[in-house]
Amino acid sequence: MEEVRVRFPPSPTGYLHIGGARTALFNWLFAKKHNGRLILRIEDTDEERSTQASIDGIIDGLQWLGIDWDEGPYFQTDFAADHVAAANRLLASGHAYKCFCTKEELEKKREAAMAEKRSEVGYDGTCRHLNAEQVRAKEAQGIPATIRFKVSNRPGTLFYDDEVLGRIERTYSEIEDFVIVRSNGKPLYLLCNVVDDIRDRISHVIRGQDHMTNTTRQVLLYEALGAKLPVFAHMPLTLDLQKRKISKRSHGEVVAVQFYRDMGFIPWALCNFLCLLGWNPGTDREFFSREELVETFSLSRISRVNSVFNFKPGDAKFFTDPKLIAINEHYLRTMDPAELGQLVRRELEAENLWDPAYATSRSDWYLATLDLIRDRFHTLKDFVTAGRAYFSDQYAIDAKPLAKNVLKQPELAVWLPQLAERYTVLAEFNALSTEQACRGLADALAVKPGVLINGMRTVLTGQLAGPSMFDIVATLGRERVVARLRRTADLFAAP
RNA sequence: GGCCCCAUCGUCUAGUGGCCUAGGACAUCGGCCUCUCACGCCGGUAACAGGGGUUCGAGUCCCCUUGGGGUCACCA
Repeated sequence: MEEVRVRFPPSPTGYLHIGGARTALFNWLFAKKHNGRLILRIEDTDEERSTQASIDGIIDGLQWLGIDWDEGPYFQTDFAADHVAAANRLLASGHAYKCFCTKEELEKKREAAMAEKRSEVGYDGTCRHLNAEQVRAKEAQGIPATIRFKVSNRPGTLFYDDEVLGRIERTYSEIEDFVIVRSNGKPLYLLCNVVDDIRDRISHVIRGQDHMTNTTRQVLLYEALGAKLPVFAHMPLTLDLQKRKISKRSHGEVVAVQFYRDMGFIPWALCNFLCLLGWNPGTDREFFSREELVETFSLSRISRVNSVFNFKPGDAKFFTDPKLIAINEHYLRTMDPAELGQLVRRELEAENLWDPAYATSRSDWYLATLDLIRDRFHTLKDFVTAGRAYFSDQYAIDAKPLAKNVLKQPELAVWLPQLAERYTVLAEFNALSTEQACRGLADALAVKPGVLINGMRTVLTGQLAGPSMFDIVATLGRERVVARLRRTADLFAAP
């Protein structure tokens, strides 16, 4: 195979959403798999809607996901001269013509056609047959003109072989003469995109099925420009539960890549989830490292069916697709502790809970603690919320465990400080010795150990649930445990 | 409406004519484990859109119907 060159060409008119991220991911995977190159090209020819904030957001999002590119970012507007030159070539070779119809006239015609449910809603070809004289006359009058591509009126069909869909055919007569240059002289997407792909020597165009009608027209452009066709691969779209195309406008934050970073997702977990949306390896395998996925990926296993992003607005537990949450949890529990340590470090830093010693003298303690508590967490955020008591003495006591495990048992205000005293005199302070001391006290008081254990869990961590109690005690250390247990009475004084 | 694409559990999907009594994952339900809650493990519920063909045999091939999606801009 010749050199593989693919591209991700977002238009900077909004934030990077998961559909776009998936397209970028598939291109990245394909490039890596074939030792090819991924080109990032910002298609900013829509001056009115393109923004710098969007460009920054897209780049940040890709970087966060770990999708790196080999060339670019190129900016489409920097190549305006290429696009204009191509349009002029098309004009000169008779593949395009000037059209003097106004936008308003065309809209009126189109609306009328739509209203009457006529099939021919496309351009009617008014200016297609203007002779040189007529064109000169119109120009002399100063009437602005767009440039339209002259679609061959030969009978039959045009086709291309899609890597995922197979042969796609369309009859020439169904394709209207489309505009390639605005009346203000600025070339349009259909043309720019092809000119850039030719210049960038793109070998494979991997994009959404929403581009399929563009592709048939662009095939015409490649032909007219005398360029070799790239291989096309149209990916299925991602829809919502109502089967509608997802967009930030109608779905809000959940479809923005940024959201997942803010919610504490592991970047690769999102990638892993996204790749499973519309692609599968043909085996039962669902978790892949980067290397494994690059190795396994292939265009031919991309699904032809649109997939649904299973998100139910208003569901607190499943604030995004449950499978994505499950995949994130899986990585949270199984990933290399040191790597997890880096991710959690950022969360701790953001909360001013990071102690530089965690990277040096207390590194063992830090990683062991993460390993102890990671099992019941869902996202990276949990380390600084539910897990806050492990890193700070300023932590909230949840109302539910407070009521259930502490307030119901007023004697704990005395018992827990008593336990603290027993802990002070322990020769060895570890999970075993603290458990023995605790059960010993329970015996002496003639209460079930659970009363003491659940009470101390609440006092020590503020949480209803958590790891095995005496592992927590050992992790927190004698000083913190004793201090916290001694203050138990304070909880009863609260308003 | 025209054209194009698509159609297996709630969701993501396996399935390329016999290995399908339709498999896996998530979700859900039940059980085990247990100081809590998880994790983990075990088990259950749950799908071939409908109708015609072709064939000894169809989830798999063909046709029709239905349904869904995309697109029809001087946006990208």
